[in-house]
Amino acid sequence: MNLPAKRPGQKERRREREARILKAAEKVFAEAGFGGATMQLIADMAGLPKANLHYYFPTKEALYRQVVQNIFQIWLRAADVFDSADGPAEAIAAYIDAKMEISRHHPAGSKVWASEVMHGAPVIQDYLETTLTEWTEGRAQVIERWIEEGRMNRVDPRHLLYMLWATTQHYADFNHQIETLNGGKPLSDSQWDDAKASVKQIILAGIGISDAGKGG
Amino acid sequence: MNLPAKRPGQKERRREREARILKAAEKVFAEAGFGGATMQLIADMAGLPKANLHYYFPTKEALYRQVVQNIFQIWLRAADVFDSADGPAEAIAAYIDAKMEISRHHPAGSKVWASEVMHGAPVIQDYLETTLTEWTEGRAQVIERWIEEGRMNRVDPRHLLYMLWATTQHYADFNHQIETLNGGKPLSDSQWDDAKASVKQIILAGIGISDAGKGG
DNA sequence: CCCATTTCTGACCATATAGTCAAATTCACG
DNA sequence: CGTGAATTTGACTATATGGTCAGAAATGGG
Repeated sequence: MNLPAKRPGQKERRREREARILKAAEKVFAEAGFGGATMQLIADMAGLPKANLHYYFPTKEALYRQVVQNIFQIWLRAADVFDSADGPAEAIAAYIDAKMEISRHHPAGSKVWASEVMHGAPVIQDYLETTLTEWTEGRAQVIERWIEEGRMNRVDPRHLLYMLWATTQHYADFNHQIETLNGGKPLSDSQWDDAKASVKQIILAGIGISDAGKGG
Repeated sequence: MNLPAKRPGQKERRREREARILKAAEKVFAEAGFGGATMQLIADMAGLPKANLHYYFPTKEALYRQVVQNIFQIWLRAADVFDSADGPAEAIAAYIDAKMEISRHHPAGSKVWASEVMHGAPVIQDYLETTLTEWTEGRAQVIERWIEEGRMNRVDPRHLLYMLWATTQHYADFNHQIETLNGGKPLSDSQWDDAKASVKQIILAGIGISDAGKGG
C-alpha cells in the first residue's frame, strides 16, 4: 500500500489531504457550478472516498466557502503589485501581467469566483463590502492622484478598474470560447504573450500613457 | 397531424405561455446556474404548475437550450451594428453602446451565456464553432482593413474583440459586485452614461482614435 | 349541444445526492 | 508492544428533484 520511503507527520498529512480535496473541489465547482458539483465527483477526483471529505469539511457549502476564500486570497496577493510601482504605467502594466498570469495558470479559481459573484455572492458578500470595497476605494484615489499630477488621462478610476478586471479575467472565465476561436487549441506561449501585450497596449494607450516600445 | 390554418387564439396563447416560462427560466438559470435551478422554482416564478412546464418543454435541458439559443440571437442582433457604420470609430462606439444596453436591460441572459461558456459550452458548442467563429473572423478582417487604411492603431483584432466582449458583459455578469461597490445601489441613469462613456473613451483612445465628439 | 383535440394538473415514481454513523484501521507516543 | 486518539470507509438514511401519467378541464369547429 503506502511506501515507507517517506513518512509525513500527522499535521503534514492532514494539510496534504485538505489541499488535495480543495484542488479537486475547485476544479469541479468551476466545471459544474455549485449546484452541479457533487461530493462524489470531488471525492473521485481527489482519489478519496466520499465519507472522507465529510471528515475534513462538514458540508458541501463549507468546502465551497473555503475554495472561494482561497481564491480571494490569491486575488488580493496579485493586487499588491499595484502598489509596488510608483507610476501608472508600471503599476497598471504589472497588475495586468499579474492578473493575466492568474487567468492562465489558475482559470478554475477565476471561474468559481465569477460564478459566486454572478449568483449574488451568497458566500463572500461580506468580503465584497469590506476588503474589496476598501481596496477599490484606495486604488481609485491613487489613480485620481495620478490624473491630478497629469501622469495619465482623466478617466473614471472605477470604470478603469472594472475594465482591468473584466479583460484579464475574461481569458480565464471564457477560455473555452477563446480556445474554440483559436481553432480548438489552447493559446500557445507566444499567443499568451500577444494577449498580454495587446491588453497592455490598448489600455495604456487608452489612458494616455505612451508605451515607448515595450515587450511582454 | 396536419393542422389546416388553426385558430390564432390558441397559437397566441401557446406563445404567451412559452414566453412566460422562458422568461422565468432565464432568471432562475442566471441566479442559480443550470445545476442549481429547479423546475419547481421556474414553475413558481412563472406561476404555473410544474407539470405544465413539461408539457411545453419536455426536459430541463430542452428548456435551458431554448434559453441559451434566445440569448445567442440577441447577441447576434446586437452584433449587426458593427456593420452598419463605415468607420472604426462609429462601428466600435455603436457596438459598445449596443452591448452595454444589453448588459443593462438583459443581465440574466448575459449571465446564462457566461455560465454556459464557463462550463465548456455543452449546449452551444456548435454555435461557437460555426456562427461565432465566422462572425469573429469576418470582423477581424474588417478591423485589419481599417488598420491597413491607417484609420486606427495596429492592434490584434481578436484581442480587441475579446476586450469589447469582456468589458461590456462585465457590467451584466458582475452587476452584483458593481452594485456593492456602488454603495449597494444599482447604477443610476447617469452612472450608466458614465460607464458607457468611460468604456468608449478608453477603448477608442486605446486603438488610436481621437474621440472628437464625446458624450453618451 | 356534441365531439375531437389540445391543454392542464395532482399524484406518483425512480433516482441522485448530501450527510450520518459505527466499526475498522492507522497513528503518535510512552 | 499498549493504549487512546485520530482517521478512514462502507453501508445507510432522508430528502429533493426530474420526469411520468391518467384523467380532468378547457377549447373550438360543426
